[in-house]
Amino acid sequence: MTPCARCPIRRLASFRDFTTEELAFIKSWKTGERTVRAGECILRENEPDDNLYTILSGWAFKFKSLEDGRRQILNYALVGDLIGLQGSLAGTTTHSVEALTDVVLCVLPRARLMELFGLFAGLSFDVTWLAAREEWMLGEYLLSVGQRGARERVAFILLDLYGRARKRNMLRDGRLAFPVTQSHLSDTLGFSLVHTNKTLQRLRQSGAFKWSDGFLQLLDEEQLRDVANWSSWPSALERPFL
Amino acid sequence: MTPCARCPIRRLASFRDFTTEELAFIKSWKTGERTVRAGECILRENEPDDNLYTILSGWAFKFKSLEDGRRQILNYALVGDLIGLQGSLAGTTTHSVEALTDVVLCVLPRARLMELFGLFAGLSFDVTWLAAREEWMLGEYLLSVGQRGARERVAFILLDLYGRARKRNMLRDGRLAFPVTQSHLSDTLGFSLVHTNKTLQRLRQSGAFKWSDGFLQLLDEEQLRDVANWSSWPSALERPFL
DNA sequence: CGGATGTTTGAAAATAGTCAACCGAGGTGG
DNA sequence: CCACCTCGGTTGACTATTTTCAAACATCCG
Repeated sequence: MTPCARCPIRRLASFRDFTTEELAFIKSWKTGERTVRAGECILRENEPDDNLYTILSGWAFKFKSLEDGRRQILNYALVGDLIGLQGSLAGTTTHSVEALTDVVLCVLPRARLMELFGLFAGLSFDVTWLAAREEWMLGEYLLSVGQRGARERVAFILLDLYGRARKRNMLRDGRLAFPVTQSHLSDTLGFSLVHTNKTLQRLRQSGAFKWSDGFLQLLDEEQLRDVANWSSWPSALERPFL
Repeated sequence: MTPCARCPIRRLASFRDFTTEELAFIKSWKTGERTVRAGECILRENEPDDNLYTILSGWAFKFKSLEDGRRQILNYALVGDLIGLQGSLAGTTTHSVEALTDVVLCVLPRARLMELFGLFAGLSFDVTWLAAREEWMLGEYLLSVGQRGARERVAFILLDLYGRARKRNMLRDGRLAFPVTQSHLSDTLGFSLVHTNKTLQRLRQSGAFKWSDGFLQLLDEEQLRDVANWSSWPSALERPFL
């Protein structure tokens, strides 16, 4: 188990570090690590869970389902993202989370969340910040799905995921190990699989990106931003995590 | 100006009340009230604002725009809902908010938000709760826009707004004064105005609801829930507000 | 009596979904 | 070793949904 003092997330430039006291609290809060295999659920909608999780490594995605099997992917979660806050507050889990690759999670029992609020104003603020950020991202996705056309949406999601991965140092020579399938993309964008595929093909031919063998590389982000009508996330200096 | 001690929101059964100390803080926090005319903006995307607002009366809606004018309504805000938290945390406003009717707002300068986090763990928790609830609602909307068909979406939005209004005691004989236009609905659901209208017509003929002269009445919520594939919000006992 | 809004409708055009098939890369078991 | 799966990706033809365009209509208001 990774000791908090040497938590890999703390080393990433885009994440804010803890004070000594905060680090001590987090350290005492963490009860262990949990590993989830690719394809398994980390959290299931409507099933209570007593923990919060921070992703230490791997990819996951949050989604909601309709009874008949249709599902909407709400967002993807990468290293440093917090999972399960929703459930800790709403009392019940409002969406599922599935591992896209093998995932290692830092386990934080939610019972002590209230304690954190009593002791550390800064960290409490961070938790709220994370919730607000999630809301923000959902808003961007909703804007996409509600208003953008097919090419725009596809360009948007590629830019988003690629950009977030870059902030986490996940690129090697501009190439990103990309575990997302076209089926995932279609459930994210609200398109059928076939239509997603055809849109990807046409966009690919413009030379804006390469995607094969599970690796994604954006070759012309400028062009993609034009297509998407989207100007990337503001390069928010440092973000918190737990 | 309404004194906090007699704040109308506190009298609504579905809102949790303050402790004496909390009330005193909120009272000292509130610097006044702001009235916004129907059709005016309360907050504008990317324009900073130094306040948080709680809606004391009226309807508003949050939305994001694309450069070419398309807009996506993210959610509606009613009495007791908090506006501007996003901006207070993200540093910049990530969406606009427009008044749908004349709106009266309770003004809370965001400069003191950090102070609240230091002094009142309970209220800080509430703020986070509100952010998480907003995230939750956005998730439900995203599921709708991404996966539900036209009839389903329309049924969903009617149920949602009607249900939220009921919790706030806004119904008279089952009738709700409904300031939303079909144009708003279409920007919420991601449909063109024409298509929204036609879908409404067909749904109306099933006798599930009446909507005319700015009043909405749901006659068969059971049927609408069936159509929407949606089972309403869990009747969460008491929710916080600021 | 105009304007300005908001709603309603029909018809044509564009977009997206469904069905059906095929390809290629792993993996597994006989 | 190869037959046979499964999974993810790809494609064409056809169908359905949704948008766009255009025109009315009704109400409110100055």
